[in-house]
Amino acid sequence: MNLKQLSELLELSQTTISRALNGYPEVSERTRLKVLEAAQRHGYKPNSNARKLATGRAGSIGYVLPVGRNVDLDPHFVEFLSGLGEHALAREVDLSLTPAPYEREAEAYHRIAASRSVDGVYLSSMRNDEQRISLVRKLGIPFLAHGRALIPAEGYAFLDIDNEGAFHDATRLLLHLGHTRLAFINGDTDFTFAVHRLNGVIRAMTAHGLPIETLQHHSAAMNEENGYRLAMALFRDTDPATRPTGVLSASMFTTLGIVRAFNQLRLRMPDDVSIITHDDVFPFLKPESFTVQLTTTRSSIRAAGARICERLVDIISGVEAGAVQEIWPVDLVVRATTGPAPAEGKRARGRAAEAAE
Amino acid sequence: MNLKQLSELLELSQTTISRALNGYPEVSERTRLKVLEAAQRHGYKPNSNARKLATGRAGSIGYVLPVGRNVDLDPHFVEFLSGLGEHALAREVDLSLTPAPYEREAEAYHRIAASRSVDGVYLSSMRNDEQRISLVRKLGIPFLAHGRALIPAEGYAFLDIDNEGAFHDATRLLLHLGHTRLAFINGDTDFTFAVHRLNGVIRAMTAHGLPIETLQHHSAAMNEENGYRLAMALFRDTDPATRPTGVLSASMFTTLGIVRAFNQLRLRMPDDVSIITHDDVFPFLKPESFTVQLTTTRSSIRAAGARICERLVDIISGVEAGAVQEIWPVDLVVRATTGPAPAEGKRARGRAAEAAE
DNA sequence: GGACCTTTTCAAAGCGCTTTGAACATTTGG
DNA sequence: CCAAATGTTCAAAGCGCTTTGAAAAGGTCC
Repeated sequence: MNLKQLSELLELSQTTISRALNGYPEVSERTRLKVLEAAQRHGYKPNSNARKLATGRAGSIGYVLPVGRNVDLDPHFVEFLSGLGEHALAREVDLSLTPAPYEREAEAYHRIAASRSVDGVYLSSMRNDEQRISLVRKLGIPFLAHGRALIPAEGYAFLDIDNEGAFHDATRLLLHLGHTRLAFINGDTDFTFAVHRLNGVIRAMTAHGLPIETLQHHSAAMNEENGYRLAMALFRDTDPATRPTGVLSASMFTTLGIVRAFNQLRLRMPDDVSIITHDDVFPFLKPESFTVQLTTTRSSIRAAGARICERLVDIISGVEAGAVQEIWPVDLVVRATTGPAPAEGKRARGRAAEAAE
Repeated sequence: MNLKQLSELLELSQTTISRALNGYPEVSERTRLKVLEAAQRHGYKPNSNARKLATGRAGSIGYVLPVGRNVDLDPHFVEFLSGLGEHALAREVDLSLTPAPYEREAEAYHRIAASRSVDGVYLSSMRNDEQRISLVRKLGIPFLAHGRALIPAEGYAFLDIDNEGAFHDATRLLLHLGHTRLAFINGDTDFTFAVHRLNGVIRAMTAHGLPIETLQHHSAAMNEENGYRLAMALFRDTDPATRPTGVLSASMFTTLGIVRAFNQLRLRMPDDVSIITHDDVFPFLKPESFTVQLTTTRSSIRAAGARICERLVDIISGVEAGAVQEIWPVDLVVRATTGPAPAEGKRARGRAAEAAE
């Protein structure tokens, strides 16, 4: 059933039917009702491709999905997607994923732009050497960034969380608790969020008069394996009098590995070591789901997804103008993995001896 | 730059250019090269909506994304998506996600069918009371199911793993190791995969002459929390002489929780309890990433995603005909969490006393 | 009742592509 | 050298919708 058939059936012009269906005012209520009822009854739905061609609007938002050997979509993405999807539903837009390997990303954006398959895109996982912003701008694709480039002055719209503030506050808490030897198991510092977090740590240490050279900083993809590996490296062979007593961790998955290392080394939280983890609020892995409940910096990545969708739709429709830069504060939620730094005396040595066996 | 402009530029008809670009034979090599070069140089890409309208093909595959309060996309989905994306790239198709709450799922498929926005869909998370197969068939949307309904005789194409065989084999291993009190922390038995798995467990027990009433079976969404909760319920207050010694777990996330419970209860793997987990091969959470490396039934959900995409594209293009039903075998990978059932004597009691303190 | 608005409907022209059927150009075979 | 066969290009007709500009219908007022 297409428009023409319906129009013949109703003995009305295609124009009138189109207008009735799309809520234009220049059609009488009586005919509108008649049309609506007939469309419903015959299950008429406009062909989306024809409509897209005629209007130039695609009714969907796009994302270039990184794929390939070295790229793993991680669970962060699925949570983000959930939020996005929820809002997309409300706004009746679809989400179109264009897979592309990292090296051919630019090509994917070119294709998107030329083919008009989506109305706008969102960018995420912003990198230090971010190319995409100027690219999509050049291509004239409306966009919204999740996260931001290192130099935020460039004047584009984004949504980000206050990574710098979050890790500043977390670090300050550790410092106030008397920790003076800190380790930071960070995400990949090719991404700006990791750089911002490091900046936050450094700012807090500097403000506290602690030389930043004392920070043990490691950068790697946020997963269990790396958490375990780096925690083992940091704690296995290290003199208990000099090893870190406070750890900052970039994600729940990283912490999963760190905790495994701690268990293996018989280090106890928070007696031997305190840890603060960033929590993106996964429904499938919660900070309460650890034997010692995790102290976290918390920000729902799902909520960010919903908001991104909302704003991107607004940007596309022109409701949101200019380069709105939205930065969400991050909660610091104190649970059980943070405590006073262990005393340097007998106790620490005792534990160390135990761990060595 | 559109086709008309390009044709004027080259002083060729739109027909010729279209054919040159789409690789039709009735165009001379010389003109084809000329056209290709000019298209490249001016960055011409056909408008995808116009092409879709003209051909009736959408160049994308669809998925109805479940959203809403009670629905969480879980990490399984993101891995599946990675695989799908990889193959989608190779075949140059996009992936279109239509969000819909569970109650309005049917409506979403109707919209997809009427609007012709995708060429085919895949269905996943098949339920016992599966409605979608007959629906999409009625609507005439080409489809491929990931998983299968309870009665597989209905004659539709699917890809599934041998859940029944996997859990049969896992159970048989436990039985051969002397375990006689088994627990199965299953996924939600509203889904068929969980039913198939339960069938596998039952078949193995029956074959071994163990009454199935002795199986402690629990069904819940596969996450850390439920794993922990159910393991605590199973093991906390139970007489060590009667509590389970062998556990089957539906996912890595479930096992994360089970292991937490075991740690808390001071139960040791495999001395006090053996456990076999289904592993979907997540790059971010591996069976080796447990203090005691997990024995697993293994099947890559990512590979399934890639294969689904491949076959769906074939189905759409007519290369794959008929109702091909593909079932993948599942590996049983023995690592360190499986061992002989503990003897009923002194040792088990000793441990129990310890756990009780 | 006719002039003048306002409301409602319509025919037709796109949107940018693919594809059909015909025309023109070039080879080939006898 | 001409007819047939083959190779190459083209004009025009869709695909199914939206939207413009004009026409028809219905009200209002003096």
